[in-house]
Amino acid sequence: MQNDLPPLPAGASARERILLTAHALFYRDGIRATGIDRIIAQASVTKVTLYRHFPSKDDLVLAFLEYRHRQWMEWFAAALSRNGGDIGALVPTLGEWFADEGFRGCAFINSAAEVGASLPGAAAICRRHKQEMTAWLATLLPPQEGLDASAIAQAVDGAIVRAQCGDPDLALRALSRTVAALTGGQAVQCLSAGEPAVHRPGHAS
Amino acid sequence: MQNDLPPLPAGASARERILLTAHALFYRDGIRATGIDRIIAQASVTKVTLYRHFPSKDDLVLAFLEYRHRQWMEWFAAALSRNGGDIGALVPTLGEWFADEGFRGCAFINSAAEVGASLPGAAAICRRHKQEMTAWLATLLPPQEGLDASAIAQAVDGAIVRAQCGDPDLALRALSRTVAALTGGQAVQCLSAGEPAVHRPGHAS
DNA sequence: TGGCATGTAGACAGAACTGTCTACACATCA
DNA sequence: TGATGTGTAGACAGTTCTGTCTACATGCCA
Repeated sequence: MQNDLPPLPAGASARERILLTAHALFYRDGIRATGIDRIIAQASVTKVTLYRHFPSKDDLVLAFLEYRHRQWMEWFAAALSRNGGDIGALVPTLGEWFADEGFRGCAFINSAAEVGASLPGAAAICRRHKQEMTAWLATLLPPQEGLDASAIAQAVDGAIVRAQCGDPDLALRALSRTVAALTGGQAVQCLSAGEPAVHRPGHAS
Repeated sequence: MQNDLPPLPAGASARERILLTAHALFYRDGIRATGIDRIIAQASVTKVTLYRHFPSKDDLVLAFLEYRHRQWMEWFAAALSRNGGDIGALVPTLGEWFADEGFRGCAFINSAAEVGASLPGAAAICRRHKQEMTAWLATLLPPQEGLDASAIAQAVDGAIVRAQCGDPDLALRALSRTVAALTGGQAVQCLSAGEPAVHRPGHAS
């Protein structure tokens, strides 16, 4: 397991340091693979402090998912807007994410797979995240044309898992064709995976 | 963690009992959440026997993934054929799977999320599985029409994760619309989630 | 001044984990 | 007859895990 993490912001409170560190490690290495001891060492905090803020590891996991949800949605909305603000922005936006060296797939899909059965709260947050992501995609579509945000959002999830365990470029191209077919438009031009990403969801901001 | 598993076939060798039990527990509860001790207890085998067949847990994990791949592909091919053998068979086939009470998503996506980073062999098997699944879907499409098996396969992955952490029926309906858009056909009729499944990928056999 | 929240340091309990060890039993096959 | 493969039983080592414990320090605010 590697150890180099992005530096914590100076002046952050103990609680913030814990949450940021948990986010980085849970997302990168997985929840069960990350022990409390590693979190407190990376966050420069003692065990008592951690357990005073988060009474159990499960509580910390749920706080991590809530934090990740807010942070990812903010990044997603900003990146879509930066890329044009319509449905054509979707593929370039995901291209930025997939090209990030810290990309490890969707934190919610991963968490649902890892602890969804034993931590029902995690599965609930995952569902809510997917609903809100779908709702946000719906705002990109021209109104009253009966276009299908659910189908597009589901195709996005497919692209995320294929980018995670297959080839990100192939995933983007397939997504582009699917979005075109669902919206009746042309296949969206694909940015290559080397595009600079101004703001990345893999890191705290 | 519940304990009731489908019974092991009478007369199975120790190796088969280990592999079948590991498959059931790894898929249901996750890889890291399943200890060797629980596997040997469920398989009615001693620890020495397990470690003689599989020198480490990682070896057992890879054997589980190989076994799962063969078993799932066999089930998938048979179910598609039983449902008509063309692209219209896709949604009813997945509907059978999603309706199975043991459905817990795609074992390969889940494993890639859980141990893909620390066990490169697992990520490789996951990639191969997705390639073979895509190739099989290609055989359902009429030849020389430029239809897009990759995009359909990716949409299937999206439907699997949405069925896992969302609503299986919504996932099937969205997939149906996506397949229709990609193939230029009508949206495929959805079977409800209560259809009897003759042969299920969640169980050995 | 006193109470409280927040922080530090580090030992400890108790469980679960992977993997190794000795010692023995039985069937098959050369 | 003897080697080999496959199985059993259960103790054990060594690590890692979550979570608790005592004892102390500091800053803020009433």
